[in-house]
Amino acid sequence: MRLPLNPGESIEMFVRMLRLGWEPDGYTYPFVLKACGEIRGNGVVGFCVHGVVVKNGLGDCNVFVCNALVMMYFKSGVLRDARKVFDEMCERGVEDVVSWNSIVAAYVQSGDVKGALRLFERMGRRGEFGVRADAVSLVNVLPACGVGKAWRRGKEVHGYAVRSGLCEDVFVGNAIVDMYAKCELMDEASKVFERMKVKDVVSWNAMVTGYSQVGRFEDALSLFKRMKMEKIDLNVVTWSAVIGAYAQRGLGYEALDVFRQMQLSGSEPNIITLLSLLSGCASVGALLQGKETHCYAMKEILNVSTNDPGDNMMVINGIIDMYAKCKSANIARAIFDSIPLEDRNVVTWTVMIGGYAQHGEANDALQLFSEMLAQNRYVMPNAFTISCALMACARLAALRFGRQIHAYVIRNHFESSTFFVANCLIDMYVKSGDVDTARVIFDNMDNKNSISWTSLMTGYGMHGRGEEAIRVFDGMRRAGMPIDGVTFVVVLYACSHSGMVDQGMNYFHRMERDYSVIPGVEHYACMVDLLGRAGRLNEALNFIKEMPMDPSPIVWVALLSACRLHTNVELGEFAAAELLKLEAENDGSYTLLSNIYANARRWKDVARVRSLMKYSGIRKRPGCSWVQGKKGTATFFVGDKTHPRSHEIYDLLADLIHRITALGYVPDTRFALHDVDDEEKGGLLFEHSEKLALAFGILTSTPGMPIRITKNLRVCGDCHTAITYISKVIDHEVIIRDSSRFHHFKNGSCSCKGYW
DNA sequence: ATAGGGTTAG
Repeated sequence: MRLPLNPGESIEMFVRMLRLGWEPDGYTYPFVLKACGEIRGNGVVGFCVHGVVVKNGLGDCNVFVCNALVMMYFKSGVLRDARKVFDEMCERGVEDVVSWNSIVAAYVQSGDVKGALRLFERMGRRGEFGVRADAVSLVNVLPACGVGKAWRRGKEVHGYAVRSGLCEDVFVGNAIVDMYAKCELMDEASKVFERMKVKDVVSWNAMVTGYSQVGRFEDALSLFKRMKMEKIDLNVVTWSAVIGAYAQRGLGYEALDVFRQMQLSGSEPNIITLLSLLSGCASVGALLQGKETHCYAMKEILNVSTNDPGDNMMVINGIIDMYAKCKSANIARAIFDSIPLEDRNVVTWTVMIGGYAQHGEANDALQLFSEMLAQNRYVMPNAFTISCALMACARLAALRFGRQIHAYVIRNHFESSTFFVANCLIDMYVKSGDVDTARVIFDNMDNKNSISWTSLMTGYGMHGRGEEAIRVFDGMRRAGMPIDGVTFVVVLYACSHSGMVDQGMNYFHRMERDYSVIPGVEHYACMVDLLGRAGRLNEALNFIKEMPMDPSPIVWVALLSACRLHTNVELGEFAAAELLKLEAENDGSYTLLSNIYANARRWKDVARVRSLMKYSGIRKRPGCSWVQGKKGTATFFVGDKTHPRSHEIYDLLADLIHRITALGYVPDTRFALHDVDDEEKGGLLFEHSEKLALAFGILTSTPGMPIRITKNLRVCGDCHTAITYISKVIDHEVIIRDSSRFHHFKNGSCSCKGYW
């Protein structure tokens, strides 16, 4: 009799057999149990068959039947019952290598790596009873060593494979290579790989992906080249891995080029290829190629109805992420909105929130995050989501919201899950003007990485607490943290904003000598800024002349703003001209130049810059300041009268100006003319956005509490003077974050001490 | 029986 292939029919026939009174034997049961395992999740039928087996007394003596039972329970996801049957066999000492392999595979696949390894060890001790691991055992257990990074056990298995000669088997060899690769022991993996007499495409792929995952991209790519030279049949895994390697390095165009080669070779891309490709496009902002991939993906998704819905969602998430990273948040949002609420998973929400947070739509990010919390039926935020939301808070200096998220983090025990959340919290508190709380979080972290240290150091730098920044740097070195180019940007920035010129110079000279970090253009820009802020403009210029590379726009901007601070018209004109040559001028550099002229009272030149801007179609970004109130954020532009409490605000401001004038404040009219596109409004000094925000802050906050204001541009010079005076007559510390740094105004002085 | 994938920080 030939059994039907369809598992359903198989079971049906078995039932008919029982009804007709036939007694199944030791050959029948394995067939029907296999069928039960194949019908996923149908443990019930399998359980009934188990009952029949027990009734007929076969469960005690027939190893084939028992093995089939173990397999059936394992495939039906009932690990506990599989283990029970297996243990009964062991007690009677009837189990064979297939029984062991089945139970180990069951543990590996259910994710219990440690349990699997324990079982495998016990299997080794059964050797004297004639149970010897075969190729299948090794291929079962090796991935468990890889996943659990249990490389000692992996080495033992490798040794056994060599002694038993099983390593000649290409499957075993591949599994060993992959085990070492997963344990990040690529040199071991390479040794095994090179010694393999028979290699297949899987062996090569395991090596390529291994190198790629430990960041050895050059090695991954040279293997890929060797594959092509040795005419190995590249499959979709190879191509996807190479595309992924390029994408991970941020080389999206190279990834796209490999994709083109793949298409020429006739290999059909699959879902993983698409995901790798999308992340490549996202990393370089290649919108056009991203759209192409989007079209291709839609075709795939529509054609293949058998796709796993989870896989499809991954592709859609990749597409949303790609659009968001290619600065097309609107398209991303349209796709996001088209996904039914119940289908969106946590990544769908996170890529959209993160997309907004990274591209200047931080308000939308927080709005969406709130919506996500409000629908708590389908998904909850994870550490990724929280990090993205905190990034948005940091951009907006949204301290209130940030604190709420901090509370959420504590309630839901996110703080210990990864570095990311805690590091983002540090950054959020720093950028919202509360370094001291950032410090508390830092101190409470069980593990810190270099980003934790640099984030805190950036914080002290931004707040003009240079000495403390340097102490953090010293601590970072003592903790053995890697010191890289970014670390030094932060160190130099901190020196520059605290006027620590000599120390900054010293660090600059030591970075290559003592830390082998070669100064890049960004470090030269920091030095120009450091010297410039301190008024040593000629030294700054010499620094630029002696740079080993061409100065980039940031270098000239640093010089230009130093010229504004110290009113050096000639050098300022020079810097502006250099920016113009690089075609890197923007509204900021025009404003700086116009301010330089205004400082020197050269009004004609001010007018000239203004008409130049009009001519080239560059408009000054309107200055804008905001304060967080209990009822949300209040935003002010110059001369803004749209706020419902506008009258009170202007009255209070007039009163304050009156009072500080008595203390010696003289309005600095040079700044009145700076707002190039607000000339018709008269540019009345006391209508500047930061002053309006301050007045609103005073009106709405409890006496004694600090008032925190954020401005999109640099704070205006007259406002800086006025607020310094105002801090004498009010009962609040005033903390302003502008585009350059923090200013803490208290009792008639500002923490920036002129370095801004 | 072995290989590949999407979201986060300075």
